[in-house]
Amino acid sequence: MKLSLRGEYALRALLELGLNYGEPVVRIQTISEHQHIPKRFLEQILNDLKGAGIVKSKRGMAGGYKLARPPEEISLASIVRHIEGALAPVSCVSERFYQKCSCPDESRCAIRSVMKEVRNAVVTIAERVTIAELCDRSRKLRLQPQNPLDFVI
Amino acid sequence: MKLSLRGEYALRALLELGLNYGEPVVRIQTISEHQHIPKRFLEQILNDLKGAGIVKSKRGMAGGYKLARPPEEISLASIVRHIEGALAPVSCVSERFYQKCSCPDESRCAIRSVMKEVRNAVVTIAERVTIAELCDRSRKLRLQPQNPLDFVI
DNA sequence: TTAATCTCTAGTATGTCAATAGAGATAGTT
DNA sequence: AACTATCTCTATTGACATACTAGAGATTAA
Repeated sequence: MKLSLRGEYALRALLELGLNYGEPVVRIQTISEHQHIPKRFLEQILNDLKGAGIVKSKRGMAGGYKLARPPEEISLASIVRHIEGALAPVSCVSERFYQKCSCPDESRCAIRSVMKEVRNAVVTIAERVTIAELCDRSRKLRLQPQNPLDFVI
Repeated sequence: MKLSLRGEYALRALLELGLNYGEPVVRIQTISEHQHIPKRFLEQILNDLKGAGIVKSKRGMAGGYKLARPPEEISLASIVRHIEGALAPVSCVSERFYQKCSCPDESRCAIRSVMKEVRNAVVTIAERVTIAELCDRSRKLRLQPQNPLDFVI
């Protein structure tokens, strides 16, 4: 798994929508400001997530975005898979984005066997963590003191 | 971690050099044929790995490449870091390729905390697995019967 | 001297990334 | 009905990366 800025922005926006779950909608403008994401770019991303059925939108004056499902039901894996594609480090070990590679014998490829381990490790985490979990963590982190290292010059 | 073709080729070539550790050298031509890697492209990659001190070369008639160090001392992590850069899914959780991200408060970012877990999982595997380990696996896999699923149409 | 190798630099076609831009559709408010 | 703040859709752009390809040169065993 490797996130592009697009993917990072998507996660940050969805976390914000998660923290506001229950509200009618959140405006793009608001997310853009809170998260320092270019507004026009964020429009595209949210529209894309809508196509994936992850968020819903409301148009017009009191418009905005909200999660299409409860935060507990949206996994990190499903988000990243939609934005970035495979979670696996190479496509020959991906379940949903499988592509044959050029190695002489895939079924006996030692590299592939290691890559499978990497894939499994990543998928395990990404499937388990949901938007709800992110919100929990976010609320807990907010209460904690700032890391003292951050004040060192 | 996400491998480009370049990275995949590098690993396949190094595995081949590992399996021939002890031989004087292996020719690019040979690796290129065994592994189905475009020869001119492979030249670049091996030359690059030489710059990183991972392989050594010999020029001229009986020339070719060999590992610069014993296979046990070359980790997958060091190879991938040289070819692809960070193992981490986002650069704000990378140890060696750290870059600040645009989120409002990095030290309390919930996404970052999950990404750290992903990074640690990947790094643990990539640091532990060496070329020697790849060679072991390769030899073992060679003895095993082919996966029956591979014969299904 | 020859020929098979590695070396180095450069070029190129294609695609991806991270935006930016403009015009349009929608729906509350007045 | 007009206004206006929102989302929607398509297109474009510049920079960069990827995956090669090409040519000329250096090295060395035979």
